[in-house]
Amino acid sequence: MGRQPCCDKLGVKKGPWTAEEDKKLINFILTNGQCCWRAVPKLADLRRCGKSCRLRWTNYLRPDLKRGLLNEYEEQLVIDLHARLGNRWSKIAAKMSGRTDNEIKNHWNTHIKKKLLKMGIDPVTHKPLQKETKADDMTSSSTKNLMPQDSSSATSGNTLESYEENSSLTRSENSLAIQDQETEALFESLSEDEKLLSYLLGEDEPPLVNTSTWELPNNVPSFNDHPNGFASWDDCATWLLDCQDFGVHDFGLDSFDDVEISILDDGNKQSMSILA
DNA sequence: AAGTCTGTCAACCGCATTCAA
DNA sequence: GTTGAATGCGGTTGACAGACT
Repeated sequence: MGRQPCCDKLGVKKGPWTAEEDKKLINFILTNGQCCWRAVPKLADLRRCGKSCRLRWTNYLRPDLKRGLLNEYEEQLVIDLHARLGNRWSKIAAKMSGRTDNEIKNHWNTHIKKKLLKMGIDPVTHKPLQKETKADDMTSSSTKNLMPQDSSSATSGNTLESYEENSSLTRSENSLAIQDQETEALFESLSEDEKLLSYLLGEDEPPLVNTSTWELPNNVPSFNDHPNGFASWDDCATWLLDCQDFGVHDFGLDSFDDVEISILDDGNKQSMSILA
Protein backbone atom coordinates (compact mmCIF):
# COMPACT_ATOMS: atom_id res chain seq x y z
CA MET A 1 0.00 0.00 0.00
CA GLY A 2 1.67 3.13 -1.17
CA ARG A 3 1.59 6.36 0.61
CA GLN A 4 -0.89 8.84 -0.74
CA PRO A 5 0.59 11.90 -2.39
CA CYS A 6 0.48 15.01 -0.24
CA CYS A 7 -1.75 16.60 -2.80
CA ASP A 8 -3.64 15.87 -5.93
CA LYS A 9 -0.99 15.79 -8.62
CA LEU A 10 -3.46 16.79 -11.29
CA GLY A 11 -3.51 20.49 -11.86
CA VAL A 12 -0.78 21.16 -9.34
CA LYS A 13 1.76 23.64 -10.59
CA LYS A 14 5.49 23.13 -10.11
CA GLY A 15 8.55 25.24 -10.62
CA PRO A 16 9.39 28.79 -9.67
CA TRP A 17 6.76 30.85 -7.92
CA THR A 18 5.34 33.87 -9.64
CA ALA A 19 4.88 37.24 -7.99
CA GLU A 20 1.14 36.72 -8.16
CA GLU A 21 1.38 33.41 -6.30
CA ASP A 22 3.64 34.97 -3.71
CA LYS A 23 1.15 37.75 -3.21
CA LYS A 24 -1.69 35.29 -2.71
CA LEU A 25 0.28 33.24 -0.21
CA ILE A 26 1.48 36.25 1.76
CA ASN A 27 -2.00 37.67 1.84
CA PHE A 28 -3.43 34.39 3.06
CA ILE A 29 -0.81 33.75 5.76
CA LEU A 30 -0.97 37.30 7.05
CA THR A 31 -4.73 37.07 7.19
CA ASN A 32 -5.12 33.60 8.62
CA GLY A 33 -1.77 32.70 10.10
CA GLN A 34 -0.06 29.39 9.50
CA CYS A 35 -2.72 26.73 9.75
CA CYS A 36 -2.93 23.36 8.06
CA TRP A 37 -0.75 23.64 4.97
CA ARG A 38 -2.75 21.06 3.11
CA ALA A 39 -5.71 23.42 3.10
CA VAL A 40 -3.72 26.49 2.16
CA PRO A 41 -3.65 26.04 -1.64
CA LYS A 42 -7.39 25.70 -1.84
CA LEU A 43 -8.15 28.51 0.57
CA ALA A 44 -5.55 30.81 -0.96
CA ASP A 45 -6.59 29.96 -4.50
CA LEU A 46 -3.20 28.53 -5.39
CA ARG A 47 -2.57 25.64 -7.74
CA ARG A 48 0.27 24.38 -5.57
CA CYS A 49 0.61 21.55 -3.13
CA GLY A 50 0.58 22.41 0.57
CA LYS A 51 4.13 21.29 0.94
CA SER A 52 5.25 23.70 -1.72
CA CYS A 53 3.39 26.53 0.00
CA ARG A 54 5.01 25.75 3.34
CA LEU A 55 8.45 25.65 1.75
CA ARG A 56 7.93 28.89 -0.11
CA TRP A 57 6.79 30.60 3.06
CA THR A 58 9.47 29.24 5.40
CA ASN A 59 12.36 29.57 2.98
CA TYR A 60 11.56 32.76 1.17
CA LEU A 61 8.52 34.78 2.16
CA ARG A 62 8.74 34.67 5.96
CA PRO A 63 9.19 38.24 7.17
CA ASP A 64 11.90 37.49 9.72
CA LEU A 65 14.40 36.13 7.21
CA LYS A 66 17.79 37.69 6.75
CA ARG A 67 18.98 38.18 3.23
CA GLY A 68 22.36 37.75 1.64
CA LEU A 69 25.33 35.54 2.24
CA LEU A 70 26.27 34.32 5.67
CA ASN A 71 29.00 36.47 7.12
CA GLU A 72 32.26 35.28 8.66
CA TYR A 73 30.82 34.83 12.11
CA GLU A 74 27.71 33.03 10.98
CA GLU A 75 29.96 30.68 9.01
CA GLN A 76 31.99 29.94 12.13
CA LEU A 77 28.80 29.22 13.99
CA VAL A 78 27.57 26.90 11.24
CA ILE A 79 30.88 25.02 11.22
CA ASP A 80 30.83 24.47 14.94
CA LEU A 81 27.17 23.53 15.03
CA HIS A 82 27.76 21.14 12.17
CA ALA A 83 30.62 19.56 14.07
CA ARG A 84 28.21 18.95 16.93
CA LEU A 85 24.97 18.24 15.13
CA GLY A 86 26.02 16.90 11.74
CA ASN A 87 23.71 17.43 8.78
CA ARG A 88 20.75 18.33 10.94
CA TRP A 89 20.21 21.56 9.10
CA SER A 90 16.94 22.45 10.73
CA LYS A 91 18.56 22.17 14.17
CA ILE A 92 21.42 24.35 13.00
CA ALA A 93 19.02 26.85 11.46
CA ALA A 94 17.06 26.96 14.69
CA LYS A 95 20.15 28.30 16.44
CA MET A 96 20.60 31.04 13.89
CA SER A 97 17.82 33.54 13.73
CA GLY A 98 16.73 34.64 10.29
CA ARG A 99 18.36 31.77 8.44
CA THR A 100 16.62 28.76 6.96
CA ASP A 101 17.79 25.17 6.91
CA ASN A 102 17.79 25.28 3.12
CA GLU A 103 19.91 28.40 3.07
CA ILE A 104 22.43 26.97 5.50
CA LYS A 105 22.52 23.66 3.68
CA ASN A 106 23.15 25.41 0.37
CA HIS A 107 25.82 27.63 1.86
CA TRP A 108 27.49 24.62 3.43
CA ASN A 109 27.55 22.71 0.16
CA THR A 110 28.65 25.61 -2.01
CA HIS A 111 31.03 27.55 0.24
CA ILE A 112 31.99 26.06 3.57
CA LYS A 113 32.57 22.53 2.36
CA LYS A 114 35.06 23.76 -0.21
CA LYS A 115 36.80 25.98 2.28
CA LEU A 116 37.23 23.11 4.70
CA LEU A 117 38.53 20.80 1.98
CA LYS A 118 40.97 23.47 0.92
CA MET A 119 42.10 23.69 4.51
CA GLY A 120 42.64 19.94 4.57
CA ILE A 121 39.71 19.30 6.86
CA ASP A 122 37.15 16.63 6.20
CA PRO A 123 33.79 18.44 6.14
CA VAL A 124 32.03 15.31 7.32
CA THR A 125 34.17 14.35 10.29
CA HIS A 126 35.75 17.77 10.92
CA LYS A 127 39.05 15.99 11.27
CA PRO A 128 42.18 16.62 9.22
CA LEU A 129 42.17 14.72 5.95
CA GLN A 130 44.48 11.73 5.78
CA LYS A 131 46.29 13.08 2.77
CA GLU A 132 48.70 15.89 3.59
CA THR A 133 47.64 19.06 1.90
CA LYS A 134 50.07 21.54 0.51
CA ALA A 135 51.28 24.10 2.97
CA ASP A 136 50.33 26.77 0.46
CA ASP A 137 46.74 25.77 0.66
CA MET A 138 46.76 25.90 4.40
CA THR A 139 48.39 29.28 4.69
CA SER A 140 46.81 31.06 1.78
CA SER A 141 43.29 30.37 2.90
CA SER A 142 41.68 33.33 4.53
CA THR A 143 39.61 30.91 6.53
CA LYS A 144 42.40 29.01 8.18
CA ASN A 145 41.23 30.05 11.59
CA LEU A 146 37.66 29.09 11.10
CA MET A 147 38.08 25.62 12.49
CA PRO A 148 38.99 24.41 15.91
CA GLN A 149 42.61 23.28 16.18
CA ASP A 150 41.70 19.65 16.30
CA SER A 151 38.68 17.47 16.18
CA SER A 152 38.52 17.08 19.93
CA SER A 153 37.33 20.60 20.42
CA ALA A 154 34.34 19.85 18.28
CA THR A 155 33.08 17.37 20.78
CA SER A 156 34.77 18.22 24.02
CA GLY A 157 32.74 21.27 24.84
CA ASN A 158 35.64 23.66 24.33
CA THR A 159 33.75 25.52 21.70
CA LEU A 160 33.71 28.79 23.55
CA GLU A 161 37.47 28.82 24.00
CA SER A 162 37.95 27.84 20.39
CA TYR A 163 35.70 30.60 19.21
CA GLU A 164 37.33 33.21 21.35
CA GLU A 165 40.76 32.12 20.23
CA ASN A 166 39.87 31.80 16.61
CA SER A 167 37.74 34.86 16.36
CA SER A 168 40.42 37.01 17.95
CA LEU A 169 43.01 35.71 15.50
CA THR A 170 40.63 36.30 12.67
CA ARG A 171 39.92 39.78 13.86
CA SER A 172 43.58 40.72 14.14
CA GLU A 173 44.43 39.31 10.76
CA ASN A 174 41.38 40.20 8.78
CA SER A 175 39.95 43.19 10.54
CA LEU A 176 39.68 45.06 7.28
CA ALA A 177 37.55 42.30 5.87
CA ILE A 178 34.94 42.64 8.55
CA GLN A 179 31.85 44.01 6.95
CA ASP A 180 29.11 43.38 9.41
CA GLN A 181 30.01 45.18 12.59
CA GLU A 182 26.68 44.49 14.20
CA THR A 183 27.03 40.76 13.75
CA GLU A 184 30.57 40.85 15.00
CA ALA A 185 29.42 42.58 18.14
CA LEU A 186 26.65 40.06 18.55
CA PHE A 187 29.03 37.17 18.13
CA GLU A 188 31.47 38.65 20.62
CA SER A 189 28.71 39.07 23.11
CA LEU A 190 27.68 35.46 22.57
CA SER A 191 31.23 34.24 22.99
CA GLU A 192 31.53 36.16 26.23
CA ASP A 193 28.28 34.80 27.55
CA GLU A 194 28.87 31.12 28.01
CA LYS A 195 25.34 30.50 29.26
CA LEU A 196 23.80 32.03 26.19
CA LEU A 197 26.14 30.17 23.86
CA SER A 198 25.37 26.93 25.63
CA TYR A 199 21.72 27.62 25.09
CA LEU A 200 22.31 28.31 21.43
CA LEU A 201 24.14 25.02 21.18
CA GLY A 202 21.22 23.29 22.79
CA GLU A 203 23.00 22.34 25.96
CA ASP A 204 21.31 24.55 28.45
CA GLU A 205 18.15 26.33 29.43
CA PRO A 206 17.65 29.79 28.00
CA PRO A 207 19.37 32.38 30.17
CA LEU A 208 17.23 35.00 31.82
CA VAL A 209 17.54 38.32 30.14
CA ASN A 210 16.81 41.67 31.65
CA THR A 211 14.96 43.29 28.81
CA SER A 212 14.83 46.62 30.58
CA THR A 213 18.43 47.16 29.58
CA TRP A 214 17.83 46.48 25.93
CA GLU A 215 18.38 49.36 23.61
CA LEU A 216 16.19 49.16 20.58
CA PRO A 217 15.69 51.53 17.70
CA ASN A 218 12.83 53.93 18.18
CA ASN A 219 10.55 52.16 15.75
CA VAL A 220 10.92 48.75 17.38
CA PRO A 221 8.00 47.81 19.63
CA SER A 222 9.34 47.64 23.15
CA PHE A 223 8.86 44.49 25.14
CA ASN A 224 8.58 46.65 28.20
CA ASP A 225 5.55 48.43 26.83
CA HIS A 226 3.45 45.35 27.27
CA PRO A 227 2.09 44.31 30.66
CA ASN A 228 3.31 40.74 30.08
CA GLY A 229 6.71 41.83 28.93
CA PHE A 230 5.96 41.15 25.28
CA ALA A 231 5.09 43.52 22.54
CA SER A 232 1.67 42.93 21.11
CA TRP A 233 1.36 40.84 17.99
CA ASP A 234 0.13 43.69 15.84
CA ASP A 235 3.00 45.92 16.99
CA CYS A 236 5.45 43.22 16.02
CA ALA A 237 3.68 42.52 12.76
CA THR A 238 3.75 46.18 11.86
CA TRP A 239 7.42 46.43 12.66
CA LEU A 240 8.29 43.24 10.78
CA LEU A 241 6.36 44.37 7.77
CA ASP A 242 8.17 47.68 7.90
CA CYS A 243 11.50 45.93 8.02
CA GLN A 244 11.14 42.91 5.85
CA ASP A 245 11.50 43.06 2.12
CA PHE A 246 9.84 39.87 1.02
CA GLY A 247 9.45 40.56 -2.61
CA VAL A 248 7.67 43.88 -2.36
CA HIS A 249 10.01 45.07 -5.06
CA ASP A 250 9.18 41.92 -7.01
CA PHE A 251 5.56 42.70 -7.54
CA GLY A 252 5.48 46.39 -6.97
CA LEU A 253 4.30 48.46 -4.07
CA ASP A 254 0.83 48.74 -5.53
CA SER A 255 0.35 45.05 -5.01
CA PHE A 256 -0.05 45.63 -1.30
CA ASP A 257 -2.62 48.36 -1.51
CA ASP A 258 -5.41 45.91 -0.96
CA VAL A 259 -3.68 43.72 1.61
CA GLU A 260 -5.37 43.61 4.94
CA ILE A 261 -4.22 41.78 7.99
CA SER A 262 -6.68 40.39 10.46
CA ILE A 263 -5.23 39.57 13.81
CA LEU A 264 -6.79 37.64 16.60
CA ASP A 265 -6.11 39.34 19.87
CA ASP A 266 -7.74 37.99 23.00
CA GLY A 267 -10.56 36.67 20.93
CA ASN A 268 -11.36 40.01 19.41
CA LYS A 269 -10.61 40.27 15.76
CA GLN A 270 -8.64 43.32 14.95
CA SER A 271 -7.86 44.59 11.54
CA MET A 272 -5.17 46.80 10.18
CA SER A 273 -4.15 47.90 6.74
CA ILE A 274 -0.66 47.76 5.43
CA LEU A 275 0.32 50.99 3.79
CA ALA A 276 2.86 50.44 1.07
C1' DA B 1 29.58 36.57 -30.66
C1' DA B 2 28.65 31.91 -29.60
C1' DG B 3 29.23 27.87 -27.09
C1' DT B 4 30.61 25.59 -22.87
C1' DC B 5 31.58 25.29 -18.09
C1' DT B 6 30.77 26.25 -13.32
C1' DG B 7 28.59 28.02 -9.22
C1' DT B 8 24.48 29.20 -6.89
C1' DC B 9 20.13 28.54 -4.93
C1' DA B 10 15.02 27.79 -5.20
C1' DA B 11 12.25 24.01 -5.38
C1' DC B 12 11.12 19.14 -5.56
C1' DC B 13 11.13 14.30 -3.90
C1' DG B 14 10.70 10.78 -0.81
C1' DC B 15 11.54 9.08 3.75
C1' DA B 16 10.95 9.98 8.79
C1' DT B 17 8.39 11.61 12.47
C1' DT B 18 4.39 13.17 14.89
C1' DC B 19 -0.20 12.98 16.20
C1' DA B 20 -5.01 12.12 16.29
C1' DA B 21 -8.67 8.80 15.63
C1' DG C 1 -1.37 -0.77 19.79
C1' DT C 2 -2.47 0.31 14.96
C1' DT C 3 -3.34 3.10 11.14
C1' DG C 4 -3.26 6.91 8.18
C1' DA C 5 -2.94 11.87 7.44
C1' DA C 6 -0.15 15.85 8.06
C1' DT C 7 4.06 17.85 8.58
C1' DG C 8 9.16 18.06 8.95
C1' DC C 9 13.57 17.11 7.21
C1' DG C 10 17.62 16.26 4.34
C1' DG C 11 19.31 14.93 -0.20
C1' DT C 12 19.04 16.04 -4.84
C1' DT C 13 17.79 18.34 -9.08
C1' DG C 14 17.45 21.77 -12.48
C1' DA C 15 17.15 26.55 -14.03
C1' DC C 16 19.66 30.44 -14.33
C1' DA C 17 23.58 33.72 -14.45
C1' DG C 18 28.15 34.78 -14.92
C1' DA C 19 32.82 33.34 -16.15
C1' DC C 20 35.61 31.36 -19.35
C1' DT C 21 37.26 29.70 -23.92
